[in-house]
Amino acid sequence: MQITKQADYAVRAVMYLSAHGRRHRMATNKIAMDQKIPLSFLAKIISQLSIAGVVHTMRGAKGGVTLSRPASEISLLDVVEAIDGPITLNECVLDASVCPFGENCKVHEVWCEAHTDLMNKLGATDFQTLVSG
Amino acid sequence: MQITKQADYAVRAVMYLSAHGRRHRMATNKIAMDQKIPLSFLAKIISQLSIAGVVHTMRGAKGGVTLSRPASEISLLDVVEAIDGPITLNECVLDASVCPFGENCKVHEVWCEAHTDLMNKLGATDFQTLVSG
DNA sequence: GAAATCATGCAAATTACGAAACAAGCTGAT
DNA sequence: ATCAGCTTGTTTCGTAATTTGCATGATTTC
Repeated sequence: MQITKQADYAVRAVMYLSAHGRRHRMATNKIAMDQKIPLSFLAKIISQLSIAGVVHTMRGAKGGVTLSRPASEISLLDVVEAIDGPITLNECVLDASVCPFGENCKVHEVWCEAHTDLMNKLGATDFQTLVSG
Repeated sequence: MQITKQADYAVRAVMYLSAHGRRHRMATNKIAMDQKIPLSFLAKIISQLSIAGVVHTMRGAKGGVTLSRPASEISLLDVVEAIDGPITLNECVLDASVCPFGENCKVHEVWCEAHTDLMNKLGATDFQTLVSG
């Protein structure tokens, strides 16, 4: 019942980018050094964030990573789900058919409610607020 | 970011016990059959619940499993934490020292808040309500 | 001692984590 | 243009931890 370290790293990387302004290109190894993230691991994470459309990467000399939209429009949920996939407290939240009891299950409701609360919380937290507030 | 299947099984097992009354001794294999849980896996889960003080087990013929207190005094949180250990959305929630940035981290606050919300939600849900409501 | 039942140790499968090697793309100097 | 050097993207691999499940052992009642 935890987010993975990858997701934690991703959050920190996006925080770092947010703190340095949207237009500023940052090299991955700089982020890695500053945030104490294994470089080769971060490369993979950045790549996933890029696929998810959270950051924009440019290869080559003078290349680097930038946010693909303003920090105020990127939520914690965006970043975590880009890396870990959909957040689900229990399997049945996303797909009730995996449970032999399906919807006829009182606990199912509780999981769904807690899930919604958590999504709302993370979805409401944007990186602009995180770095400035 | 999910509870384990063990925890899910544990919840279902406690639900079953709650539905059948506190004094009624149930054999593990009956629970396993009814709730579609691998028998030998359930045995280990029951054992952990016993150590955590949620259920009381008795060996031997005519042995079985009973709730160790009324269903109304057992929360979802009790059962999940008995199996999966403390719920933590991120490592730093329980131990800020694992993070090189410690408390000076805006995200830390968010994790802690979300964590508290989740704990409250699960802690407020008791099994009496689950089986009767 | 036999049957029923929980307890515990062992093995397979999955996932997380990190490292390394290689490929590809951009820039700027020559 | 071409080449050299910098930077990300992709793939592969190995290790370690966790999860899941099974088989066997230990304990109690009759």
